[in-house]
Amino acid sequence: MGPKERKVREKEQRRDDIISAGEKLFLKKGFPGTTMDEIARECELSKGTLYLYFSSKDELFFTIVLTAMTVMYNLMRDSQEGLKEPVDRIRAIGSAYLNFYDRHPEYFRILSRIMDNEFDLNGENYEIGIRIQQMNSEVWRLMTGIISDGIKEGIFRDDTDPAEICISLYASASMIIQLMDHTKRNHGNMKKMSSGAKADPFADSFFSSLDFRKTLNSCGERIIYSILVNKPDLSHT
Amino acid sequence: MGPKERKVREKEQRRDDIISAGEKLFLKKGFPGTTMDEIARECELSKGTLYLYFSSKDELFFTIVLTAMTVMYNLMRDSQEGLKEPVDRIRAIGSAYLNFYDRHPEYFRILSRIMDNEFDLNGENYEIGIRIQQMNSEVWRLMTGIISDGIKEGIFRDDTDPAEICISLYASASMIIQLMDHTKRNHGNMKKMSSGAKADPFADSFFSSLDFRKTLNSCGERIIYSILVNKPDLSHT
DNA sequence: TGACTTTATGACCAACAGTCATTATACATA
DNA sequence: TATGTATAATGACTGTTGGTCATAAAGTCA
Repeated sequence: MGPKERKVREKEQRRDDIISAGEKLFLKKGFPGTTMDEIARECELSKGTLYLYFSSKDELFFTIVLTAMTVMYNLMRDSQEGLKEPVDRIRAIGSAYLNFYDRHPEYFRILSRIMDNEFDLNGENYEIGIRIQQMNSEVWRLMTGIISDGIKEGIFRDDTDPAEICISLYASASMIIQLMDHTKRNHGNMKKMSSGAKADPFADSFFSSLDFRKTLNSCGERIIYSILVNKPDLSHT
Repeated sequence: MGPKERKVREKEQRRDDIISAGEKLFLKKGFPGTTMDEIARECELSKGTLYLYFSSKDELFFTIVLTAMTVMYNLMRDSQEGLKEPVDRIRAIGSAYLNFYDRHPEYFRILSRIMDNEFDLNGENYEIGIRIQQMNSEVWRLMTGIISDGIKEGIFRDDTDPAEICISLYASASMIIQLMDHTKRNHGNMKKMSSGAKADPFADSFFSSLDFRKTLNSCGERIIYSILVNKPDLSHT
């Protein structure tokens, strides 16, 4: 491999260095809390160089969003390996989603956050925005595909809409895990802060005594057995 | 009423003026897209004066978040008037939520956004944060109360957890309306932009052909009839 | 009127995203 | 090796913005 290839590799290495530094800081300090100067210092490059590889702070951030979404998708896709029964496959998606939160809580958090469209994704950011949306569609395709298969096989009721069920499942799981995460972080803070007067007001104390993991499981089982499967099995507790 | 009272009223008037100006701009241009100088110009006060009434841009924004949440809560609460049957009451909550979106889409959008905890709510912002959380708890209390009543009356199954059902209902409705909103806004943009190349990448095109209002209704009915009511009525189409 | 309190102002500051003229490096050719 | 050229890196600089504060204005009371 000649010097041409080495240069390409070096450029890719630089890019990866910037992404790594950005990810480390964005995940720790959030988007507004991280400055481009800090990222430049972290990866030992000048700020100007950052802008040779990324057109804006937004674009760098969205590159990490894409990574997060890809990690989630891969966990979900891999969870299907060797499974045939639609019920098992849906359960596996749920487990993979919780697994994603347990292994990458920071990724989970930024994905919960990008629904808001506070970011301007025009011009330079267009490319990465499209890729994020494509990955997002892959996630939905994976989920709706399982439901469609189940309906075709006659295991799920044919009067259910796969999109509707998927939205309901994903939205419910997402909110339960978010509530769990907020509550957990809030309790952590309460311990740290002696006064206890500075809790995160968005950590919903209304559900603070809820067993979130049990609720998540129960919620999924209910939707599967009460709504999805053809002959509702009323005997499940 | 003496000059003391007049002064108090004038101060409240100033405060309301600032809130009105802030609301107008925040709802139109978003939080990062709005500057304190603009708000000051809009309400014909100096920037310094704004900081006599609000400790930070965040606090002013959260004041508007509280308004939005209160409007939503009031619509939900008022929808209960004259209703007795738990099933009707749950349906009314869903209708009120959709009504909230139809009448105040900008309020709906900022409420969808505050789940993210990108904001620092320490120090000065503590007071307003607490009030937002209290209002949030009121919403949950209203919803879980209906389910609990239904269970007590024997209309809903007693092996359901009110919290779990409410989270599922609210999360599902919230996501369906958000997808509808994104899709609608995106189509609006597509028309405006001749090139069509600058669509919002987070507007999920995967669901662009979905009839969101029908889905929202169907989703609620399914959860109510398949999960909640004591003897599942399988005859509903 | 004059002393004193409350309210309002906008020039100012620090922090930040993003730019660009300048410098450094790599490479090709003689 | 010397020289020209293309590419990559730099950091001082700019414009914008959230937030501050010394000063000024307005209101109040004796």
